[in-house]
Amino acid sequence: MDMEARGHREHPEALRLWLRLLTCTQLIEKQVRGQLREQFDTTLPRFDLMAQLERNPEGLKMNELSRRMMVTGGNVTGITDQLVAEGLVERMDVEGDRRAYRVRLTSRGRKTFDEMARQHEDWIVQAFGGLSPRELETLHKLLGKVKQHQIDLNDLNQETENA
Amino acid sequence: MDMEARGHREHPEALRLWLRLLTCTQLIEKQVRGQLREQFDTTLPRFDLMAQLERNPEGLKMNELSRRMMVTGGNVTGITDQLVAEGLVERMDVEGDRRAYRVRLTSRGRKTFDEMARQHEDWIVQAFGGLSPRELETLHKLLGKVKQHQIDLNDLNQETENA
DNA sequence: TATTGTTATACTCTATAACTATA
DNA sequence: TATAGTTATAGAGTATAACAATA
Repeated sequence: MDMEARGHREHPEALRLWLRLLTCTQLIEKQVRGQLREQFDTTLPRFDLMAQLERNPEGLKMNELSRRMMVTGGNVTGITDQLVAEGLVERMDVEGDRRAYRVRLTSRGRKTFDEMARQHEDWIVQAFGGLSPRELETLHKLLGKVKQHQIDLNDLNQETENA
Repeated sequence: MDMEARGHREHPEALRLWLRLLTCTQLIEKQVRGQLREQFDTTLPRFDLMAQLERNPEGLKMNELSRRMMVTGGNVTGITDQLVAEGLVERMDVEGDRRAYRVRLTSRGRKTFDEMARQHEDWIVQAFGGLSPRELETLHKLLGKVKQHQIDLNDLNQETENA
């Protein structure tokens, strides 16, 4: 249960933080994956894809999904194929570009997702039940800084690569 | 890059926090995995296993590794086999129990791990470079609460299962 | 030529369950 | 019977690269 027994040395604070971040995420993620599987016979990437579409009712192109889900294109094709086969999403033509699709939820997909999202929210609220609203807000803010810094680093690296 | 476009509804704070936590972890983890692969031709679970052993020079039994790494036993066997084949760890007999081993780093393994750990620490320090020492500490504390709450929930569930 | 999306492939990681050997 | 560890298997998840169609 304790994978924080890893780091040491000169900047132990950052390492300790990283290992704890990893542990927290893994604990919650493992629980969510299990529940999604048990209760809805689905997976986190599939739930993730549907969640992206739920926020974009007009649909998203494959490459937009790929970027938002942070996985490569081939995987999005695979997940989309599964969801299409189950009638939860559909591929719509994009007028003006016959290479591309817009993927969007079917009405059945929307209904199914709503049920899952309601449960999912309960699990998450419970997972963070140990924090006060104030602590929750602080955590969110600090992680926002981490995220932005990470994005900045990525941008820097890409500039270096393209130079 | 933005998978936070998922949650909504009644307790959006917890959901937003969860999605941000997931994003941060994935961004950093992806970077660490890539670097481990590029620079040391190894993987995160292998690094993890070696890190556990580095903290326990006298070695750990397979089931102890399994628990600490939060994966099932079969996987530990597989990863250990790889590391043994490369001469980085070794299986030592446990006196008094012929079923069990203690796995520990070889001296070559220790040397290899030290190099990796030094680099790894640099990556992590850089990843959290956007935070002040104070913010780092706050984040660590709050995540500690999340972790403990998660462990408490797990314990509760296990009691229920065994009842 | 570049872009959109698909296909094919391979590899890592994981869990489950059946198994062997020892306690 | 219970425990330590292994083996076998299956599936999720991912990246890479070659490819077809269109821009």
